[in-house]
Amino acid sequence: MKRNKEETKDKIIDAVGRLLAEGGFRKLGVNAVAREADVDKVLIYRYFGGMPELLRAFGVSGDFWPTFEELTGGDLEGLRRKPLPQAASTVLHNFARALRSRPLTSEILAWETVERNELTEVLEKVREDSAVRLLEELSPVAEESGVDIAAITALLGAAIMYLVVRSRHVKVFNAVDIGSEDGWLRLEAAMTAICEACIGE
Amino acid sequence: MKRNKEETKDKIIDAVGRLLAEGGFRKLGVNAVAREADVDKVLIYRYFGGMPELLRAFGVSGDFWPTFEELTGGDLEGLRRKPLPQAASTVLHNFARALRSRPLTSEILAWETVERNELTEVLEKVREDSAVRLLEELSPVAEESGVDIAAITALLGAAIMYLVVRSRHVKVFNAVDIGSEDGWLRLEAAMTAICEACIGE
DNA sequence: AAGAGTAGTCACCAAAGGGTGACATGTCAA
DNA sequence: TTGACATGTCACCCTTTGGTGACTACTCTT
Repeated sequence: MKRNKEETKDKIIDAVGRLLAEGGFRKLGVNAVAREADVDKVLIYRYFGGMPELLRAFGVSGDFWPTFEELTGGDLEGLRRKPLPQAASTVLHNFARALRSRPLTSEILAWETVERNELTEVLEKVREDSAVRLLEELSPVAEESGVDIAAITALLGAAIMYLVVRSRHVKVFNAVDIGSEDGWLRLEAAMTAICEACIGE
Repeated sequence: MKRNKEETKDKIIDAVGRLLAEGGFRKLGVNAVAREADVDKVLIYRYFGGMPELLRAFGVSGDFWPTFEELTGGDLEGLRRKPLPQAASTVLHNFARALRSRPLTSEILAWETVERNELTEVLEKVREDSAVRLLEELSPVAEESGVDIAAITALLGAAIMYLVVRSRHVKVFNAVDIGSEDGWLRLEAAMTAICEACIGE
């Protein structure tokens, strides 16, 4: 048997990702990970300390949350020049697409509603930072326009998260086909309509 | 020991509710329920068949989903007379309040995102019926007004579910305090604004 | 009052989970 | 080449879980 600590650690972390992707958190445990990684479970304790720490290591090992660039479309200046409604709407579209392209993130998001653990904490932290930065960069404008921008974007952001999570198992929600591109186009259009009608002032 | 089958069955079902309320689904199992109900677990198999069937029995034993009356405020006619935006907004407010007053439902809703089981199926069925009926009763109007009412209400409904579920563990979302009445008033106001600005035509 | 059938008890099983101590073997420096 | 240490293996432990067979004892009918 070849021996290589770092390689083994990677094998273990990869196994976490695979298990998470295919079966969610329920099947995740020391034994299962060891089996999947084809590694003795004692190594998980030796290298990481235990399951919580392994989860944390997994959490920082991948890009589970959309980057700032991804949300802004990589063009912050261009976005700033747009009227706020369009800018907001663009960010929301990007957000939805970014989440939909990250099955592992959906899984974590789902689990987050049920139980908090080291992994969900990592994700939560990254997310908060991202949200705060976005708000700061993008809406120094319009604090006193009478519309509660935070509340509106909270609603739309929450909706996106829920629908992405839900679409993993169920394909229709309130007569909208959240399992298809078409359905999401409808949702994007609705978000745009809401932004333009409500955020403008 | 007094002997009474029906009473024992009730004790078991009550235990499910208590376990669910305090610890969610993770702690739910034959052994745990038997322990909590202070009953031998073999009775669970004898009386219900097993955990899935017990969950189903639990599911039909309580009012886990807002009734039609609760959503409409008990006054369908009055609601029908209102303009659609106001009506929609009222229903959404009622929906949010109804969910928030049902901790067990939040728990089931949360679990639903992670795994489907007999309980979530029961809830899902009731919910579908409710949603369909609402749509039929309330918006025979305005099919071709250019706005995608289904998409908009899908977004707002999804947002409510997510925020209710999330507020069990985390108290702030996107700078909105979803743990307090005030926060929810802000959200309700935002929903009203959205309905009035977007559904009107 | 007696017996039948049911409600409840007890003891057990196999499987799976988390966790650990002791051993074997590969790797690398002296 | 020889050790020393780090890497990997193996064999256990205990607890919990789902699930079942066999027994006891209550209740109700006749």
